[in-house]
Amino acid sequence: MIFLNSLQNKMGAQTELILKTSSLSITSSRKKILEIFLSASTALAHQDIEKLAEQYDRVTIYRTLQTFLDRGIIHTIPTTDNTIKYALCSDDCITSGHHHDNHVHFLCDQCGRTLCLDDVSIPAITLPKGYSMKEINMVVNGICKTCME
Amino acid sequence: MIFLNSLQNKMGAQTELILKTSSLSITSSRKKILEIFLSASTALAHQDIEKLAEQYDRVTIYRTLQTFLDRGIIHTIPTTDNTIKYALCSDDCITSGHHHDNHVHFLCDQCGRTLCLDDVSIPAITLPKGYSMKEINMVVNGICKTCME
DNA sequence: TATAGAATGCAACTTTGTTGCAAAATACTT
DNA sequence: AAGTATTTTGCAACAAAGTTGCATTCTATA
Repeated sequence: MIFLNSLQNKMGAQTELILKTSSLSITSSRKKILEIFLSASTALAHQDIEKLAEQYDRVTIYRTLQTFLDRGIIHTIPTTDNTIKYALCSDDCITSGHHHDNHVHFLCDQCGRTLCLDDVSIPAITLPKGYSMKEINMVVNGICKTCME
Repeated sequence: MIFLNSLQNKMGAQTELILKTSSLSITSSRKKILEIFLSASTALAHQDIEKLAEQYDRVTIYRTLQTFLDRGIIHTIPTTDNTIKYALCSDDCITSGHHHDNHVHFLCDQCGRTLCLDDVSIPAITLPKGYSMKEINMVVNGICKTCME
C-alpha cells in the first residue's frame, strides 16, 4: 500500500512536471489523462481514454487532447482504418519544442492495437522537385508479436 | 458539343469497363462516382464526393465506396488529420486482384489536397522479430508544388 | 486569501456513419 | 423482347462522434 502510494506519487510528480514544462495549469483531468498515456503500452483512441477517465466529461477529454496536441505533448498517428489514435511524444520531442517523431507505427489487424516501433526509424525519401516536406509518417499493418504467438 | 459527347462516352465506356472487370452491376451512381475519381487529380473525402454527386443519397455513396474498396477499385489513404481519403487504384492494382499501392502519399498543409506521388515508392524496412507485415503506408505532410509557386 | 483568468460540465446541436426495409433498377433466362 | 430473380437504391430512423456557448468551478498569483 505504501509502495503503491509511492508509485502514484511518482507518476503524479511526472504528470505535473509535464504540465508545468508546457506552462499548462495543473488540473485533475489533465493529470488523469497523462497518467493514462504514461501507463499505456499502445496508442489510444479517444474512446479508450473516455472509458479510462469516465469521471470526466466527454467534452473535457476532447479539449484536453486538443491542448496536448497543440503543446506537442501527444501526437496523432495516421491509421489505415482511419480512427484517430494518440500517443505520448518522446521526451526530446517535448523538450525540443517542435514535433519530430521519427519511428514507424504498427497497427495490429488482429488485436487492433497501435504500437510505436521505437527501434525502427523511418527511412529517408526524395520528393519530386517543388515539394517541401514538413512531417513524415510510416504505418505498417499486420500481426503483432503478441498475436503471432 | 459533339466533341463533348464523345469525351463523355469515352469516360462512360471506361467506367463501365471497370465495373464489368470487377463483376459489378452497372448503375448510374457507380458510374458517376467512378467518373468523379477519374477526373479528380487528388484523393477525395467522402464529403467531396457527396458534393459532386449530390443527386445520390448519402447512404448510396457510403455503400458504393465500400463496394469499391472491397473490389480493390479504390483505396484509402491514412492522413495525419485523420480524415478518410479515397483514391483510384492504379491499373495493375485493379487487374492483379489484390491491393498493392506502393507509392508515397503527400498531404498539402496549405491547400489540403492529398496527392499520390506515383514516382516515389515506399522504401523497405525491417520489422522487429515476431512481427508480420501485410500493408505499408507512407504519408508526407508539407507544401505541394502548386502552393510553393 | 481574494481575485482574475482558465478549465470544466452541461445542454443543445451538427456532422458522420449505420441498419432495416420497401421500391426501383439491373441482369439473366427463355 | 418480356418476365422474373437478384441486386441496388432511397428513405427513415437511429447511433456515434465531434462542436459550441455559457454558467459554474477551479487554479494560479499577487
